[in-house]
Amino acid sequence: MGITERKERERESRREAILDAAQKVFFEKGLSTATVDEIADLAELSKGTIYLYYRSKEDMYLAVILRGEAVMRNMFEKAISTGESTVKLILNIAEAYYAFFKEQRNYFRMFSFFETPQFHKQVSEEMLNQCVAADEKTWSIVVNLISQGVREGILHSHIDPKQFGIIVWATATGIYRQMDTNSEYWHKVMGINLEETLRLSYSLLLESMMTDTAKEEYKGLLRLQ
Amino acid sequence: MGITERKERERESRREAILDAAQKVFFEKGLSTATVDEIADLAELSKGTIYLYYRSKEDMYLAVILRGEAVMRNMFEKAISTGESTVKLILNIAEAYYAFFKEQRNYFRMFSFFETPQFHKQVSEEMLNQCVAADEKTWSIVVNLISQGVREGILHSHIDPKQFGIIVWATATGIYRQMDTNSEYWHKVMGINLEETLRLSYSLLLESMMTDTAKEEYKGLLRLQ
DNA sequence: CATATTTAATGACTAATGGTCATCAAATAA
DNA sequence: TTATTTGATGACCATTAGTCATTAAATATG
Repeated sequence: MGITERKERERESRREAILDAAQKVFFEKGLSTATVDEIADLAELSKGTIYLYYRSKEDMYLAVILRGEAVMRNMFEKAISTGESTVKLILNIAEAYYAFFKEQRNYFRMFSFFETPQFHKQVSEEMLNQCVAADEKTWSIVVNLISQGVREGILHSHIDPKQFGIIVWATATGIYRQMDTNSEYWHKVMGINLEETLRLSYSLLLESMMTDTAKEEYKGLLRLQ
Repeated sequence: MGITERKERERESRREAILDAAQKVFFEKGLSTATVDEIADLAELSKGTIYLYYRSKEDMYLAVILRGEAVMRNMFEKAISTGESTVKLILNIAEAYYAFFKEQRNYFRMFSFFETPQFHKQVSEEMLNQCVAADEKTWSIVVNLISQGVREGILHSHIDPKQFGIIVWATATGIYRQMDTNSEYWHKVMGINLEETLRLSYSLLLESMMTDTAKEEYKGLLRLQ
């Protein structure tokens, strides 16, 4: 009796089709100005049907965020799958996050939105947990890499990989956010090139994380000032 | 003919009274779930009147943000008005930003909201410019302080005060945001105390910014690891 | 003081929109 | 062939941002 299985597949693919439409609309309009009617139109379904597959507009938004997290994680996994040295992998993953920011701007923006207590209140716990789990997976990639660096003596052993991960992440994200929202302001009014700021912050962080022997060994790779 | 002046004053105080109500409602409910009707009720005015004073709900939200910026700036100005050494003033201002985060959480949350391109689109240019101007004032306090540190030989002369300002700001804000949204997660699941992370990031940044002589001189003040 | 004019405030109204539910149609089971 | 379950629909409801004709009060004018 493969009927239930077929139906389950059909249900899943419809869910995805709805999410395709939702993603397109959210990318164009953002959460508050996107309308469920427009999503339904684009998906060529009635509004009622949308609500058979998702509890609310906010839940759909989170489902799209979940996709973005998968995209980012794939980029990260690719970045560390090259079999290179740990220092190079750290640089790769930093580059991958920057590439994600540049190439997947829409997802990046949705992430910022997600990071507010207000939004958490408007969303089903179920979806929220899924997102947290996805976040955790990506996060563990970063922390494992730092831990590996510590084990190999490349990074100072007194550092806590998790704490350094948070700091690096917070710094990069904060600078990206400025790039996204106020790049023109920083450039035209303040004469600041934020890419330079980003490079500087990487230098500082690597400088404070890496052991002297590793710095010496990877000098060429790092081009530290 | 003091009538126009009196009327102007009355108009201004009504604007403030409306904003008092708006602030209360926004603090409680956030932008999307707050209603203009509720603001009007609380202000004991009709909804129509509200719209004689503010163009939109979003503009009111920005006006409250503007208040928050003033509060923060006052805290900063107080922090650097003690006539202490520049190193101490830098520590004071870092403390002031943390105090703002802890004591004025509602404003802090609104700030995050403000920092999205989506929101910028929904708001009058007039209000936006006011906010940018307010931001700039606060920003210049920080940058001036760093510049002063460079002039006095306390901070490395090769650093660009603006770029360092951005990095410090981005790091602190990113960590605060984690504290606000995911503190429990970091603590219970990851065993991370974000206050420690914050201290660590300050250490790193000061370590990389300060000259060796200054570090020696202000050892006691800094308690660098 | 009486009347005309300007200004401020109102709240009923509109349009938009998130979400629901009785109804229908198609697939599946009996 | 008929009964039952499942899936989809769109008219409908409630809420809410924003408008505007109307009213009331304040001010200016004669």
